[in-house]
Amino acid sequence: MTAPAKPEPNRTDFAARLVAWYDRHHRRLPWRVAPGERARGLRALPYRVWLSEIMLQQTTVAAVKPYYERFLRDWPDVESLAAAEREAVMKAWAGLGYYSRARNLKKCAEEVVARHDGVFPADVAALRALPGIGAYTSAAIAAIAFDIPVAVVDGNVERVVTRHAAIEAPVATVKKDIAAIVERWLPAERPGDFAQAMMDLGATICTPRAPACALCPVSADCAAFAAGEAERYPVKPAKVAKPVRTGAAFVAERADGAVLLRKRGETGLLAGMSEVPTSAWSARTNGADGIEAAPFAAGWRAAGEIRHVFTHFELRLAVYHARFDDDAPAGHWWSPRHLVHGEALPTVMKKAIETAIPGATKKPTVTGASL
DNA sequence: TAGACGTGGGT
DNA sequence: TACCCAAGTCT
Repeated sequence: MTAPAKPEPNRTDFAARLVAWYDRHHRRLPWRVAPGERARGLRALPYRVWLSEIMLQQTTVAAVKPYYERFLRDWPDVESLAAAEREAVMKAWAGLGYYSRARNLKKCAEEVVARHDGVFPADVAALRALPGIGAYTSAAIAAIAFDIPVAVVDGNVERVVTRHAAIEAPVATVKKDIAAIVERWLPAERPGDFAQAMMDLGATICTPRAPACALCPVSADCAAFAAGEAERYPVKPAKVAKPVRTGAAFVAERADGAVLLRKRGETGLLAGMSEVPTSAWSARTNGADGIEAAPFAAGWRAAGEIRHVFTHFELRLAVYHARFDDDAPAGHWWSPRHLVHGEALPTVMKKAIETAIPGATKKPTVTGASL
């Protein structure tokens, strides 16, 4: 990018307006750090900031809340998480998506305990070296948990900055420039609250669509606002069509209602999660993916079809259902009906099971006959 | 560096 | 319905 035509606001000016706004309008969130907490150096604080930051990667606040509460309840500190069964962590993460986060979460907890004496390092580079912690998350933890003055740049901040400076270049090509601008705005006082203020501004005022510029504390020197085209930024590349893959899922049900499951591999899509048996997911939109792909002979009958959209492709699955009363084949297990809801099942697999056996993935009630 | 990697909610 | 997108990381 080129230098803005107008002089940038000095750091005191921009940060003062923003933090003053934050003091009045900040969001109340379960993991939010109150200034008093940080001042007291609460030992559990870095753990809570880290946990919430990992969960919030590419994930909405509303989706994260129940997961965050449950994790904090089951594993209140980094030692308990490091000592947890990996399978229990995967089960607790099921439904949140991007499952490599859960695997790295566990690995990171183990490393903090083994290599850092159970204490998160108050250092950007050391944080960055931990599994699952990248450029954004290392800076966010440093700023929010330790009040270290560092530029924290997430999608919200990119939007605020590209609008404020009217940056025309695609955002992917100007990451360094954006960080440099944030550095210049960074205040010496309350850098952690400044970081959270930037993100809150992006989330509540400087929104992707229909930004509330009339309420913005830094609109006075915003180039995009001055030009009346805030919504045009950040400039993004054209989208590409998602390919379609097809396959079949086989839901085997035992007489007592148990469901046959197996484990997915350790790498790739949905790695380390559980599933019902499925065919390979081909790129064809029609053809051989059908009942002939069944993993074993049984009275398979068509139960319906599901469509599930992943980040980079769309999946259409024909769902088959059968009664099957033998022992579980090698590598499979029978999950008792009342435990299915707690299995490490990704959403796409819960959809498949629900299509064959409505209600099977719901948590049973105490009055349920299945108990 | 570009592609892989999930999901649910809003419009 | 279809599309957009939400506090990114890893390879």
